[in-house]
Amino acid sequence: MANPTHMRNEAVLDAFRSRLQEAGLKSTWQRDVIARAFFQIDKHISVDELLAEVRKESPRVGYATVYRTLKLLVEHGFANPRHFDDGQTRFDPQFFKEQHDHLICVDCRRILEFDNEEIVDRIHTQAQHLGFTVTRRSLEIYGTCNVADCPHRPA
Amino acid sequence: MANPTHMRNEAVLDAFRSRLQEAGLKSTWQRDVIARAFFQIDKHISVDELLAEVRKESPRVGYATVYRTLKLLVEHGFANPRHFDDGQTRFDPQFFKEQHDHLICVDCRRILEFDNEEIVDRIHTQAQHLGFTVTRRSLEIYGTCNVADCPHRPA
DNA sequence: CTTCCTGCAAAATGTTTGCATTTAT
DNA sequence: ATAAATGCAAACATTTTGCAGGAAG
Repeated sequence: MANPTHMRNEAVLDAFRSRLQEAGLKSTWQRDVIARAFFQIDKHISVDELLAEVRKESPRVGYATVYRTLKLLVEHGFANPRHFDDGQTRFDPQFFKEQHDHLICVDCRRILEFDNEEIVDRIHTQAQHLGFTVTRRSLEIYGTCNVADCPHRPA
Repeated sequence: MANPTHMRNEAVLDAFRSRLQEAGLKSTWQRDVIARAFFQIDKHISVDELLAEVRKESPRVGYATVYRTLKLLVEHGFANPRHFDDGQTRFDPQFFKEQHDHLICVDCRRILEFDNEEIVDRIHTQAQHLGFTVTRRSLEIYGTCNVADCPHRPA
């Protein structure tokens, strides 16, 4: 499977391993399995979902390890935590530089992703204006769809 | 205390009560006390903090009532839930139309508020472009301060 | 061989729910 | 009179932690 996506994933994985070494932390097969599964999925994933994914291949991995590894990934900039007001924290991978934002339908809870350079630029400008350097952002727009295909649209 | 802030607060309170009546729900002194305290404080408040505030005046209010009332306030557009990645949900009042966003220092967890019309406009444009009408937004910028007064700045 | 990591279970935290009683309409 | 809201405690869901054994550097 030497497709581009796979190569990108291995590249971030390498970057993650390097980062661990830099920080005096250890590379373990668990961290590898978890991080690989995480980058593979490439969508807002909950801890439960990630654990399930990981256990398909390695049933002996404990959920505390998944929590701890996700925390590591977040701390080192490889994952972003998200809150979509449904009670659980979700995470998505942060590939080099790439970031996106979300629009959530309050009726059907469908989640759309978007990428708006203008907004991002202005966010950075605003932060700079307040004397800050942005490390990450969390932008969620909640709304109702105007088109007629929202399954949970009230009458 | 017939100052402008107080008048504004009583006005939203009235609006809230009307909304309850419209929805066939009841006005209780507990809801009044909780909502009044909530609008009074006017900052990202956690459930615990609000409960403490409420109990200064009315020690017999249960925390389930605070949760339920906050939920009501959110559902009817009088409060916005916020997640600053510190484990608890915070809420701030939504006075007529006014909304703001946040910048959080990842070092010292200081929270700055800002209001950037350009960003807000573009958020609405983006949502419209995807066929949505915005009901609310959640924008948090995480960053590190460039000035030297951040108490938790690492060396 | 030392330090860090894992896995499990227990604990802590934050939020929701069931139910008997009280209150608003 | 009826429907809804309260307060308490218990249930629940999610995340964190303590610790003994195991693996990595």
